[in-house]
Amino acid sequence: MNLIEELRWRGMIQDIMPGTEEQLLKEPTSGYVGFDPTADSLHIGSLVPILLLVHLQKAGHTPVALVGGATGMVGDPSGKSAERNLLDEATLEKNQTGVKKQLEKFLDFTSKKPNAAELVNNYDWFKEMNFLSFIRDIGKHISVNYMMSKDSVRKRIEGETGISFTEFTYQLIQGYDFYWLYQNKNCKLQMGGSDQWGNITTGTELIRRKTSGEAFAFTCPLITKADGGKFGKTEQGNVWLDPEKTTPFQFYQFWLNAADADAEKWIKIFTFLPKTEIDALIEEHNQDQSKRVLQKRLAQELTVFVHGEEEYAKAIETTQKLFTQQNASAESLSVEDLETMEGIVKVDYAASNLSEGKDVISFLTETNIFPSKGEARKMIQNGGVSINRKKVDGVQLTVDSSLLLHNQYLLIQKGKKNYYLVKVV
RNA sequence: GGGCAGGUUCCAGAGCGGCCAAAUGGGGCGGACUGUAAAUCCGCUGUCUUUCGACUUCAGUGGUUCGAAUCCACUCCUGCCCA
Repeated sequence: MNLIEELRWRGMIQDIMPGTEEQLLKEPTSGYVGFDPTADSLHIGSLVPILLLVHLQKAGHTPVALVGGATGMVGDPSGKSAERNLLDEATLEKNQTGVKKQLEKFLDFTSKKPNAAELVNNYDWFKEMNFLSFIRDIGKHISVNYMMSKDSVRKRIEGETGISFTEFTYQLIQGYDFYWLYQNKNCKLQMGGSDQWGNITTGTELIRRKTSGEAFAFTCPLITKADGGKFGKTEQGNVWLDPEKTTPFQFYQFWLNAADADAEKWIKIFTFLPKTEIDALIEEHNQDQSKRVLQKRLAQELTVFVHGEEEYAKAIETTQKLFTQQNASAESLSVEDLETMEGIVKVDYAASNLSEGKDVISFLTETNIFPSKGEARKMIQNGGVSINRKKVDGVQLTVDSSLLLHNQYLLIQKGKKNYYLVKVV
């Protein structure tokens, strides 16, 4: 299978410009993907574009990762129903550094190979750009009619929020990126999520009109969930690649919880496992879906890819203790078990608070496990809180030192999957 | 600059002087069932309070009224049309 054939099989190609496959077969080609520095970490939504770059590099082409220092200042209207808030420069700078650091983990920037990955920041060529030269040299080549026909723009014009000139211009900025990379880095390919198609084609159009050159592009489908929910969100919010924001355990859990209907699609997209192996896994999975063969493998591959073997092992261990041996009493967990479990929220609580006993409600709010007493009360009444794996059956419960595990710990569960370890100090 | 329509709780969207912490739907959270799924069913979804209830909220500010999300004035913001 050539690169495009493989990506097609994996379900990673949504739109593709004619001639792209031929170009990639003809010669080693540079291709780029842009990343938005809207946060100081990438989240798993960015994983697919990252993987596209990795695939590209594996096939002998040169991946270029672009951090959107300039575009981040403008705001992409694609997929947004409302105008964005602009980030200030300090935040942007911090975000760029964070994003850059993460990309370096996944792509090979250092090797002496001719196709070592490259990292660029479009702020570098935009900071010198002045408004007049931009509208003369770039704006002149693209008609407003063309820009308005883009889906992302049209929706906003037809919608009820409107669009600012700033966001309207976004596609030109991104288009110029492609043009600049084409001219300066001989970059002939752009990839991205399918929501980027409009912006990408503005780029190829600009290249064509300004240089008569030919540039190529393809996009990957946006990842969806079978239940219609937003991909990459959990109760805790976004699933980030930064272990400080989303612990490896939570990261592992996210993939493990993939629905059956999604697992088959996702394992093709998110792992590098060869077709034969994936086919075998799917077959095994279908024999007994409750074993979740696909989910486990998916979670394993990704946790190792993003966080490494060691963190994966820890995530598995915590999973075992928290879920597999769910019936084991909390008392059977050793101090070490409790202390080393990754991914559960740890809270310190002053021993003096418990000396006289404490009603559960106050206890749960004082430890910040619940933001308000009302919420804590409702959750208990719904049977959603456990202490040391025993369901709290009423709000009248008093928490005192007799409940402590190893004289020091309390294991609190909020719902089924949210664990807190309260350490009394 | 002129005219019109709007700004309601996470979102959409009702309410148009007291019965409004505000319908309904979505989302979110929890429970039952299960495979730490899906589907389904049930509960919760402003803060405080065991209950009664109290308090803060319907763009902002001021006013009318015993009483305002609802009426009036001004301000800000958005969309549409005209210039």
